[in-house]
Amino acid sequence: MAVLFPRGGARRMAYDFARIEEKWQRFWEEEGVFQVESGGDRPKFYCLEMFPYPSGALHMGHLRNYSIGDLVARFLWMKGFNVLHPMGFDAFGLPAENAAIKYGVHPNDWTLRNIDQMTNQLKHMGCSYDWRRLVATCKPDYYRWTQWLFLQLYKAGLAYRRQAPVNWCDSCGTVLANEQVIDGGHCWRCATAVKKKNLTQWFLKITDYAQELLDSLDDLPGWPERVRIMQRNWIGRSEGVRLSFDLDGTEEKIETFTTRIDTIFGVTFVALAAEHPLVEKLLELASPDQARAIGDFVDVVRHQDAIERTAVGGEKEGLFTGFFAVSPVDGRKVPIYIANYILMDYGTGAIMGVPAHDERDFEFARKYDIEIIPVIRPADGPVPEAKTMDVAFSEDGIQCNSGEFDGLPTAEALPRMARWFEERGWGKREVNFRLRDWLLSRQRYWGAPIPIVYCDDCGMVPVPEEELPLELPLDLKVDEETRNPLTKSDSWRKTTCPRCGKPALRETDTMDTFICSSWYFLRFASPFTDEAPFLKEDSDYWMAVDQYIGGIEHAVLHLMYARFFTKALADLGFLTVREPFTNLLTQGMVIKDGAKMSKSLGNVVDPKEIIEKYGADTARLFILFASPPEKDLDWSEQGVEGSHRFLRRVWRLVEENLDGLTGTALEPVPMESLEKKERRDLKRKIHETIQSVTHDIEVERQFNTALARLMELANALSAFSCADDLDWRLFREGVEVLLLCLSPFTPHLCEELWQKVGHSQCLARAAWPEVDPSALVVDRVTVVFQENGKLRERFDLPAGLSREELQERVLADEKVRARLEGKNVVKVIAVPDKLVNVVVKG
RNA sequence: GCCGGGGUGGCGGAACGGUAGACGCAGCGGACUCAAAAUCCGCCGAUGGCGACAUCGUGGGGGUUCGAGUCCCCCCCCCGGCACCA
Repeated sequence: MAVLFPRGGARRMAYDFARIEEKWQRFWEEEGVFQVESGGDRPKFYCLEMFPYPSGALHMGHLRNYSIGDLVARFLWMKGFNVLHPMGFDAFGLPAENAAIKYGVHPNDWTLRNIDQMTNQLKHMGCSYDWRRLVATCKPDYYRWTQWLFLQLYKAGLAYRRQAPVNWCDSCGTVLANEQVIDGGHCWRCATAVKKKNLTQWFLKITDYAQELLDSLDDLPGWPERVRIMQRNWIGRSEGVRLSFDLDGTEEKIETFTTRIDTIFGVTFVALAAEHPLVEKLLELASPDQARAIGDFVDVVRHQDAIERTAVGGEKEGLFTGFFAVSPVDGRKVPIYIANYILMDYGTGAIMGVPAHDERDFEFARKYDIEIIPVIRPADGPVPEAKTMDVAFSEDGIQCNSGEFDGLPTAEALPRMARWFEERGWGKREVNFRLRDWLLSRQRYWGAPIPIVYCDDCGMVPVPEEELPLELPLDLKVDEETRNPLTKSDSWRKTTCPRCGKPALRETDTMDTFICSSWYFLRFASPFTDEAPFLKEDSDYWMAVDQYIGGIEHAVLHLMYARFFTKALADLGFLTVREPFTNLLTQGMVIKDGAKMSKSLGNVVDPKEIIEKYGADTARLFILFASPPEKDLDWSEQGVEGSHRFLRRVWRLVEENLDGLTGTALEPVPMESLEKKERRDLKRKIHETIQSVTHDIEVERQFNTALARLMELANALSAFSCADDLDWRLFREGVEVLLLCLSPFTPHLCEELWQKVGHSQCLARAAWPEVDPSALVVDRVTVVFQENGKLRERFDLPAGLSREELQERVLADEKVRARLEGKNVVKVIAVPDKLVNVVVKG
C-alpha cells in the first residue's frame, strides 16, 4: 500500500458505482460532451456498431458489441480524432407483429416503447453516443427516404418485378431472399423449412454488381479473412463456356453451361431440369405415350421437396425423353434426359453429361446404364477403363480420346478448347454467379411500404417523390388471420393513379428490413435534413465507416446488402465511396455453460441485472477482459466479481491516497533524475503500460491483454510506498496514466477519480497519455544460461552487455563452471540481454 | 467433399524462433477478526525428492534449428462457412 493510514485519517468513501454512474451519465448528457459536428482540425473517425432490433431489452451480445464500440470511440477521441459514434434502431420487422398478435398491442406502440426502454438501457451502459443523431427505421421521417431510395433504384432499372420460384416461409408468412435461407433450406429467423412458390415479386439487381462485390473484397484488408471468404463463396463466380447442342431432327437448340469444356469429347448424354422451357416443346413433339411419361415424371420432380432435391447424395432420378442431342464437335447423337438434379436456377438449366469426369453424371450414368467415355487420364497413369471405373475422374490430367487435343494437360487444354469453341461459333466463354437478385418484397405489414401503384391503363406507376413518405396506416389491426392487414384494407389499396388519375391499386407488400439497414450509416451523417436521405457534403466528410463492429451472422446478409447499396448509390451520384466499411470487427458470441445463451437452454444472463448488481463499468470490464473480441466469451459470474474487485482496488488506490495525490505537483519526474531502483522501476512500468495498452487497442485489438497490463500497473502502484514528494509526484503520474488508459473501458469510475485527484476538465475529452521514450530504458535484465537449449540458471545482469561480454560473464560464473566441469563444449550461442546457450557433447 | 479458424494448467486466457502458463478466476496456507464477510500476504502444470534440484509437459507422429507452443510435412479431434452450382 502506498500509505497504510491515510493522512488525516478521515473516513473514506466506498465505491458507490450506482451514484457515480448516474452522476456522470447525467453530466455527459447535460454538457453535450459527445455531440460531434463535421469539420475542424481533428481527422475524422467514424466508429459504428450494428444497430439493434428493438426487441425490448439488451442482451449480452449487445452488451459486448457496444462495450467494444464505446472503447474504440472513446480511445480514438482521446487520440485526437473527431469521432462520429451514433446509435439507432432497426425497427421494422416481424417480432412487432407477433407481439401484436400475442399481446394485442399495435406494432408501432410496441416498437416505440421498446426503443425507449433500450435507449435507456444503452444510456445506462455509459456509451459515448451522439444521441441527437438517433434514427429509428420505422419512423416516417426515416422510411420516407428508404422509399425514395427505392424509387431511385427503380428509375435506374435496379429494382424490377417479375415472376419467379421464390422461397416461402410458412411460419413467417412471407417470402425470403436467398441469403435468408440457411442450413440447407431453413428460414434464418425461425428455422422453418422453406418452400418454393411461383410468385410475382420485387427484386433488386444485386447481380449487376456481382463482379465488383467480388473484386473489391481485395480492397478490404481491414476485414476478417473469413468474412471475405464467406462472401466470395456466396457470390460463387465460375468461368466456363456456354455451348449449344442441336435437338436432333428439329431446329431447336439446347443451351448448356460447363466449366469443363475440356471434357466435351466425353459427353454421353444431355440432361434438362424439369422446369426447363424445352420440356414443353418435347411434349408437343413426342408420341402420346412418351408425352404422358414425360409429363408424369416432370410432375413428380416438380413436387419433390426443394431441400431434398438439392441435397448432396440425394437419389438421382431421370427419364429418357426419347429424343437425341447432337454434339457440336463430332456430330455424335446422345440421349436427352430430364433429371431431378439439374437446377433451373443455375446456368441454363441444362447440362452436358460427362460421366467419366463428373461425379454426379457418373452416378446418374451408372443408374441408367449410359455410356461412359474417358477423355482425360491421370498424369501418371493409364486411361481409366470405362467398364471398371467406380468413381469419376474429376481431377486434372492429360487429354485423350480428344482428337487434336490429345496429350495436352488440363491447364492448357481448357483455354485452348474454349478458344477453339469460340472460333467455330459453337459456344461462348461465360461467367456464371451463384448470387441471385435480392428478393425484397415481404408479405407483411410492419415494414416500409413499397411506393408503387398499379393502374389498369398505365401499369406500374411510382408514387411521386413529393408524396413521400407513403405512410403505413397505423389504424389497422394486426391479427392471426389477416397477417398483412394492408391486403384487406380498402382505404389502403384503393387509390388513384398518379399518372392518369383513374382508380388504381397500391402495392400491399412491404420491404425487406435489410433494405432499411442498408443505408442507415449514411443517415447518421445527416440525421436532421429533410431535403434528402443524406447530404453529400456530410457523407464525403464522414464516410466510409472507419470501424464497424458486429456479429459474424451478418457476413453474407447485411454486410453484402450494404456493400451493394453503397456501390449502387455511388453510381447514381449520391455517394463518393464505393465501400461502406473500411475495417470490420466481428465479435464472438457470449457463451454460458458451453452453449450460446438462449431461452430454451435457460442459460440467459440479463445485462440489466448485472448492471444493477455490479454497475456498468464492471459489466464492461468483465466482457472486455474475459476474452479477445473475435473469440467466443464464456460468461462467468465469478469472473464478473473479479472484475468488480479490481475496480474497487482502483477506487481505494486513489481514495486512500487522496491527500498525498492532491498535495503534490502535477508534474512528471523525468527518468534522468530518478536513481532509486524502485522509482526507476515504477517510472518504467508506467510508460511501458502506455506503450503496450496503446498498441494492444490500436493495432492488435486485444483488449484483454491491454487490461492485463493495466492490472499490472495498478498492482505496481499498490505496492509502491511514498516517502517524500518525489515519490508522490511519481505516484500521481502513475495514477493518472492508469485512469486515462482505463477510462475507455470503465468511463464512470475513471471520471469520478479523475475529478477527485483535482481535474476540472472531463476525462472523456482529455488527451491519451504519451510515452516518454527515456522512461523505457531498461537497467537490468534476466539472462538465462542454457545447456543444449535447456534452462539451467538465471542471472540478473546490467542491460546492454555485448555478446562477448555477456558470454564471458556467464561462463565465468561458479555454478556454470561447475555444470560444465568435464563436459565437451562444442559451441556457445550468446544473445544479448537474453541468453547464453552452450552446446555440449558426450 | 472443399474452404476457413482452432486444440496451451482445474477454468478464461498470455507468450518478436530465445525464461511456456502474463493477467484474472477457482483452490490451498497464513494475517486481521470474538467470529464471519471484506481486505492483505504467500503458494498454485505433472511426477520424484526434506531440499537444492531432476525428469516430463502446449492434440498425436516425424523434421528443420544451438534452441520450436511458434517454422515445414503427415495424421487425429472440435467449431464455422459452402455444397447435386454443371
